[in-house]
Amino acid sequence: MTQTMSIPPFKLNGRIWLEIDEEKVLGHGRVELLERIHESGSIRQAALQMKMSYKQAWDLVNHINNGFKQPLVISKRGGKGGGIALLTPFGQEVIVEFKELQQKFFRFLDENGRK
Amino acid sequence: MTQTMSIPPFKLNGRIWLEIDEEKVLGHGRVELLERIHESGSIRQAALQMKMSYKQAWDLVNHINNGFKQPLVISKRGGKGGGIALLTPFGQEVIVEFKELQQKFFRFLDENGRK
DNA sequence: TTTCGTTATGTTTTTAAAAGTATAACGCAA
DNA sequence: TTGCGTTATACTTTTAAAAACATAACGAAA
Repeated sequence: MTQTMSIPPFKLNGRIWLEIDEEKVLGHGRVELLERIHESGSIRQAALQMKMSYKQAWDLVNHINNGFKQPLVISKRGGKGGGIALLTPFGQEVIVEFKELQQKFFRFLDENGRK
Repeated sequence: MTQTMSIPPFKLNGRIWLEIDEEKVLGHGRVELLERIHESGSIRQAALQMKMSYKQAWDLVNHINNGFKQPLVISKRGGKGGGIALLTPFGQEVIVEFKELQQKFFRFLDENGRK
């Protein structure tokens, strides 16, 4: 595809997200958090990996779960390892589909943008 | 196009913008500001229409002009009406092309999102 | 029945962004 | 040559977001 925008080294960039009731419930950062929770089985580990506080991560998870009214993450405290967190099947489904959308979006950016 | 994302009334939304040196220089809000400046010939009027302070509008214009290193807006003070602001041909070209991108992007959202 | 690492929350502090205030400079027109 | 409405810019205040801090609850395992 040819680039018409004339002068300097522009780069097209952007973001997409899902809304429920006009409110953002899932975007690129939150999906990454969910993925890391899925992989590590731990909110704390996911938070550390993303260099955010546990509190912030927990707040996000909480917000996501509330937003969807059906939880994407289930967590328990106590026991072996201190506690655990994991994605529900619904949660897994949602992130897969969101990432597909994201792939399409990246393709869109590549086709229309310029480095 | 069929919607696969299963459960609730999701809505896909997003934003695109232009970057120069990894920095956002033009997005949806700024383009609207430029359009209103173009129509009214006045930064102040454009700011009022968009319910922002003159200062904020001026700062944005300033930032845009600096980002592109070639001005999109030229302004003068004093004289009839107190002063004036207008888009350069380059500025006009840029907003036209950005709005074309935006149209494509809206089409993308419509094709992939769900109300 | 104590230790441990995590989940779960509330509270406070810090930081950054936005909004507001103030004022100078300008040049046409009366 | 004064008044007017706007551009231009600095400075202060307010607001909102993020970070930091503190602490309780939990349950497996030792």
